[in-house]
Amino acid sequence: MPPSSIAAPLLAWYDAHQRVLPWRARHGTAKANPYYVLLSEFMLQQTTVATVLGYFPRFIERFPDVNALAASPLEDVLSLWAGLGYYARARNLHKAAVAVVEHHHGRIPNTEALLRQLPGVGAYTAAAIAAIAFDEAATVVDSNVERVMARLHNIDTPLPTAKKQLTQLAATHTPQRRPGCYAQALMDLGSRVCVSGVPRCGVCPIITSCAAQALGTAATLPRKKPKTLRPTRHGTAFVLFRAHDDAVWLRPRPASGMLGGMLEVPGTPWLEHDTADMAPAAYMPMAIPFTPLNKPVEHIFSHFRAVITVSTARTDEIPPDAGAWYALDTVPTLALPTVMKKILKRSIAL
DNA sequence: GATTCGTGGAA
DNA sequence: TTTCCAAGAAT
Repeated sequence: MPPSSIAAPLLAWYDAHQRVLPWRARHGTAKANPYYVLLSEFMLQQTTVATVLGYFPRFIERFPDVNALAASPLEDVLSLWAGLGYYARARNLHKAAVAVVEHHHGRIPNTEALLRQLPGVGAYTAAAIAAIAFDEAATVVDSNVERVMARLHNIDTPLPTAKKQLTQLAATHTPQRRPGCYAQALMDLGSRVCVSGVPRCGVCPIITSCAAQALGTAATLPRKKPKTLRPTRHGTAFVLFRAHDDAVWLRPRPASGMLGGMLEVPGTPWLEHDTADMAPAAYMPMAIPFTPLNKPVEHIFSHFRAVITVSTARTDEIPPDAGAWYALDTVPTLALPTVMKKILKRSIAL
């Protein structure tokens, strides 16, 4: 059976079962808004559709087009991105918008090669935007496609080693007709039918082409190299409330690196050893005592677990620290990562 | 090729 | 509870 034989049944399945999503073109001939496609693809990097659905509408309301996004301060973008994670995506999204305005007359580049040059746009995202927004016959390879190809061709090589081979296989299936719908169909299939773990082969539209199904290996594929386990880092956060109005002291993090450009509660560095007994004086030298909370805040990041001891104080003294006072009722609108919101919430629940 | 980048939901 | 995972990119 020729490779191209999966395109027709996949497209038919997609026409019948595709999800309605705010960044997608409506069923039929209407084209997707390239800016919506670009924005959604940035958000969907390593993030579920369900999560993105809570952020995308607010973004297009605040930044209706790429010009609005480019013209806005990065801080506004980070504020709307807060809680979505992987904040380099937000910084790159803003850079990409500026590049589109400055170098492409405010129009999203319409080829995979040009898209690939934008900040934050890698091989997958360039192919996805080219295919979905401009119907270029680009081959998208995300983790869904990797899984579908590994099963379709019964590829036993563990990821990420198998990535190049899976990409080559995927390219052999990409059709010239409706490549945008095909790309989304393949990813929809991976996320709803050919799911990780035990796949739903009973409702798969391309089951007759699947080598792993025939061999009974589908549930074991794709294989992956084992991951290194997550270490624990310890730190202390100092939550300062202004005595007369309960405003809280926050400071900006460095523009790059982890949580780059976001706001934070001041505190110690996060180290591999316990810092619960470290004197606040070294990091927050003030003439008032801090009250440590009983239970630390725990938070799981992508590559380590943080255990943060929280210490609070009330004062009208100006802290000897970069930063500013923020009214508590503005916290939901600030560029605060989830761990910092957790720390504040714990401090207030006294 | 290996690491660094968040978060929330499901298994 | 712990682990895995999700429309990955940059270094």
